[in-house]
Amino acid sequence: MKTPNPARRSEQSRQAILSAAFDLVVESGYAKLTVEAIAARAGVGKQTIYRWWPSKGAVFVDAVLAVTGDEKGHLALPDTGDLGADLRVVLRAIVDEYNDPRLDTMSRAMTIEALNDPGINTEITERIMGPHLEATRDRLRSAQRAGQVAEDADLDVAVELLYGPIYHRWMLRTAPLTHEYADTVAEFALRALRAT
Amino acid sequence: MKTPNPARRSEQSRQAILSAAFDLVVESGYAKLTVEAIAARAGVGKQTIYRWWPSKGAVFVDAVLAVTGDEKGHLALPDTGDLGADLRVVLRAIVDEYNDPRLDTMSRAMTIEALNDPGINTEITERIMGPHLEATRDRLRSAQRAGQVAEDADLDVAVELLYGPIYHRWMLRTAPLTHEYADTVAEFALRALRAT
DNA sequence: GGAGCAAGACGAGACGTTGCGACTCGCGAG
DNA sequence: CTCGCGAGTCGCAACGTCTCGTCTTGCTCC
Repeated sequence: MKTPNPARRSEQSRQAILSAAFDLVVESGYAKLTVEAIAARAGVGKQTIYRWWPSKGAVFVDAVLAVTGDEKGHLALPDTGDLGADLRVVLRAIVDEYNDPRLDTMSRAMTIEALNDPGINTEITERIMGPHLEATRDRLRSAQRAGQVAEDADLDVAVELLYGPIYHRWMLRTAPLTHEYADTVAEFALRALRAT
Repeated sequence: MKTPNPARRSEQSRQAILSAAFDLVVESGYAKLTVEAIAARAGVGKQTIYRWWPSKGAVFVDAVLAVTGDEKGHLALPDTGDLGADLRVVLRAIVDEYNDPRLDTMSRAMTIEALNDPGINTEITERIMGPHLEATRDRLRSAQRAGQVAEDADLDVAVELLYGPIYHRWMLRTAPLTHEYADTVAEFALRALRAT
């Protein structure tokens, strides 16, 4: 069967598979994640995995989304009116996340998967990164209206100006990610974006 | 033997292995790179590879270094006195590199390997990225002396401000990398860095 | 100083192991 | 009675170890 009937799908098995996949990555790293291990841990036949997911990476992405992604509510950045303060809060939070070994492991695994498979790449960027980037763009647009950001500033690039440096340092491990660093990046971005 | 005698190592085999590894990645992508394929292509026994390299990734990194890395001469950025123009030239060149399918493939492969193996990560960042980042820092320091960049600007972060956004967009494929984009990033960075 | 020999790196490939992904079984729920 | 399920088997590909016989290298002994 190319198309099994989703109505008959076992929700229990689905969740067991996703949480098994997630736990295995956290415990042993993504390199050691195998379909057979997921099936064994979840108490599930391998075929049940192959029936519903096209690849190991897809299972993993869904697992991450199931844990982190209650993306129903449109997320938004804080908007106190002080753009600098708001950005510092957000960048510091991101730095903290990347410093959490669990999230670090997950993020590197996702990045690898995104690099390997363009399909998963779009999946990740759209469903995980996308909303966050969009929320940031919204906050910048608000600042633009308030006259804190130049009228003609390209907000897509502005977002990358905020997250790019942090991403860069995280990926390459060229230096530790500290709150001070987050503040410096925020400061630079503010200078680059401010009107006039 | 834990430590084979390097003096007796076959230089011919070494080069055959490296160029075989490089060619295979270019032709079929990193995912399909196998030790057996390298050995077959190079006309070499598998053991000869396992004797001298700890992993497939290490072979690959060496292969890249052998091709790109005549890093003897200390490389430097153009310094015409016009920081903005120089940065635009450099960022446009980088954008062009990432748009070359061959280099794109190689870079993604390296990134994957760096994410998987911290040892290879430092290898790559130090031997490949390092000199480039350092050259950029040098150029910015020169601009700092010329009063085009604020005295107290953190140049390590400044470098990331330049490359981070491009890296971010390249990795996530959120939008195409164009010359116009390179110019915008350079413009933002200039605004962020300039004195007063 | 040249002949002979042992060490060891080499090419080739067999071997057991692991994981993939397709497949086959009853079983049991809808 | 249909069809998704857990369980497990199968062939395949690649890994990393190993064992061959070959060839190169450097040392020894006459």
